[in-house]
Amino acid sequence: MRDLLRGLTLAQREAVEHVDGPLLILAGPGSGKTRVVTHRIAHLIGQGIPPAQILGLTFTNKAADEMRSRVELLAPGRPVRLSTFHRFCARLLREYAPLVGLRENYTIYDTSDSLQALKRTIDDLGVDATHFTPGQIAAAISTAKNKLVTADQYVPRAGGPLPSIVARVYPVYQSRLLSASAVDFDDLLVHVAVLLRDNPEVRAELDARNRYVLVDEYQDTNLAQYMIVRGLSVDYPNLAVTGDPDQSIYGWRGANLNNILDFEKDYPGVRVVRLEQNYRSTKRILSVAARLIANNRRRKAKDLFTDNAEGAPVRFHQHASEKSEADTIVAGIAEAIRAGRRRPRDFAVFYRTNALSRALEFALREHGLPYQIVNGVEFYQRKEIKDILAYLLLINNPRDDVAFLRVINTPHRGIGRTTVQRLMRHATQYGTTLLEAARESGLVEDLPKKTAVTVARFVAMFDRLNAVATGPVEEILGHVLSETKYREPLVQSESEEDQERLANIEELLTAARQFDERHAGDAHLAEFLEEACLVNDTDAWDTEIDRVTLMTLHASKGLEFPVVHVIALEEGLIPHERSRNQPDELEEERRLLFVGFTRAQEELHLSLARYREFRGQRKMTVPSQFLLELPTDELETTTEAWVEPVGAALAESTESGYPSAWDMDDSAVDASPELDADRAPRGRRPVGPAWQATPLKTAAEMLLGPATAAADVMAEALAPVPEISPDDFALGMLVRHPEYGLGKIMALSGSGPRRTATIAFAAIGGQKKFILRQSALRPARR
DNA sequence: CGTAATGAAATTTTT
DNA sequence: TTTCATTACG
Repeated sequence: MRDLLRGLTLAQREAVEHVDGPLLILAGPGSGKTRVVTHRIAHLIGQGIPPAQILGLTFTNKAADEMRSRVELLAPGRPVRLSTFHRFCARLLREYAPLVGLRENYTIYDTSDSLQALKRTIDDLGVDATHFTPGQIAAAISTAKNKLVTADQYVPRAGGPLPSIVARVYPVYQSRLLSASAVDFDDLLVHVAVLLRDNPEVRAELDARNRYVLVDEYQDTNLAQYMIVRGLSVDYPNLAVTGDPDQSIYGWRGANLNNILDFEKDYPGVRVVRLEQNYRSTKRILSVAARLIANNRRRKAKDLFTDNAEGAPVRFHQHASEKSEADTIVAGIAEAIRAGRRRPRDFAVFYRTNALSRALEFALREHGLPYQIVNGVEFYQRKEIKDILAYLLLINNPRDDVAFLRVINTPHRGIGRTTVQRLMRHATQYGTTLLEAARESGLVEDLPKKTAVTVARFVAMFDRLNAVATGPVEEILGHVLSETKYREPLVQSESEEDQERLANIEELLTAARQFDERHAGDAHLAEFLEEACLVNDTDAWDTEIDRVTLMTLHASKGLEFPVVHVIALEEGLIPHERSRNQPDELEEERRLLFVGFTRAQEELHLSLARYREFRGQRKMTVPSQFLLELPTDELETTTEAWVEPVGAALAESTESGYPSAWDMDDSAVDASPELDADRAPRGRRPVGPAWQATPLKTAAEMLLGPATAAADVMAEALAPVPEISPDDFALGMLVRHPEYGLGKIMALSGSGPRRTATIAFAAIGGQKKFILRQSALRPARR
């Protein structure tokens, strides 16, 4: 007990010792929030509260797992329930499925599954959706669900044709989900919120069962989550939420900042604890971050402070191009590592959109630095995994039409589009599921005998699977693989991609085995599937790996790094052009940057490029308006000599319409200088007098500014370091890898960006596969 | 029925 | 530039 409080500040202690009644912990970045929450749980247990009455809700599995293990250290052997909102709801729904019109073996559709289902509804309804993508309609439905607007309540407000389309599609989509006994991610929350709202006795029971509820990242809750939490805290309002309005960056996913801003109104008598001391960053980093966020209106003002060192100044670099931006950053990283000051894992580079990682990847590879990008293709999203899981899903829930459609012709068994369409028509006509329709293939209209037999054969195969679908999940998976012969074409194939697939399937089998071991004896297929659907790959992101980390600003939340680079601080990127109009969205962009800044422990570097290649087009950029909000006297600015615009302004290039902060330093905005004389006058750019007035003789003539720096820029432009292309590799070639050393190419497959190689390495005495474009492999020169 | 070719669109994405 | 989805062919 005494131990629990040791080393805590007064504020932290106040939060930890709070037992009954509502509690709001406003936790600034790096304020030891997780520590406080876990200590508080341990304290509650210490006060004699049964762990079973304590429920902790997070947004990510990672956060839940981390808390779980930390609570385990503080209160060994007293497990409390810590899970994500979605998983908690999934469990609850299993228990109360009939109350919301589901079966207990219901299926959870992931985003792509629900999009499939939505597309089918759109097709079936014959809605003219030429002006909207299914994705847009899906987003609109999702938004409605996040606001707890159910299908029957949805009324198209004035405001364009999209709402009226949604009004037609949403109810049908929803009833389709229901008849397939399926839910999408949003439904998990909506169903539970509705369940609590419409069933007072159930609500009361759950309220009593979950007497102490803790919610992490409360600023990111949407209305559905808010209602769930509310429903669980009526009779026992021992609700503790932690959050930081300044770190709310998921408004676009329905998060409602008012949930935290109005918490004190919602729960009278709340105790508010502010954790404002930061243990993560230097004074300078914190002060820059604080200055930035002070520009937001919708927030709870707070005073961030730290006892940490003053630290190095925050640096701001202006680069000529995205390439030199990347090169400079990577060179700096490489140098610090070479000098032994840092390790690769000390560095992180954040950007607004994924596309911005490209130049960095190139530079990192050029320098031979190991890196990892957070956000690869998620394991459970891979085709082969989804294919095989679909069999399990269909076994678990035979009404799952999405699973059926995935499975019916995978692997190819000659059941094509038209056949499937006929089955669908039949199913709609007779109000049955697709599997039932397939079962009656002989009766399906227009279905040739031969095809009907093929379909019947599929159903027979499925029934055989179904019959043996008891026992360990790994075993079931084994049956699926042998019955479907899924692996056969892959084994035959030489392609590296297919080999990769085989490896992934093995991984799935391993995951199944581990699941079986964890649930010795009572392993349930449904639970395995739930886990598979609600798991995300970023959960597996490993901080221990010694690599430079690249990720979006969003992905950086909750993490910290000694050295942080935030790149591309340009108008249109951050703030993103899509959020330019709404003031609320602008504030969210500012928060996003704030989150990025406050990840840094020792060094923070900001940068932009004056010219950036965007979707194949070279464009002049405008510095982010957020830069103007930073304390210039605290920043250390370096400006790379850039290529000064040639000739007079060409109106077209100012089309971006952004207020140009460059204008403040006199230079006229101009067309991007093309260093390749051949290319310059082409494209959509009008060949105006400016171009004729300055004939493009040599690149040197286009360069102004300090001679030496200009020369560098020129050198860069004229003699780009030769890239290693995937096509530079040949069979039998000797190559070098920074980690594995010298190796020989044993096999090659694929082409272009997908070209992969199998390399035998002498040093490790084994073979490894690489996607060449992403690998650090280089031809070894003797 | 399956594949290759063309064309439009392209934030962020805890589950 | 890249990625997808739809369409046109074999």
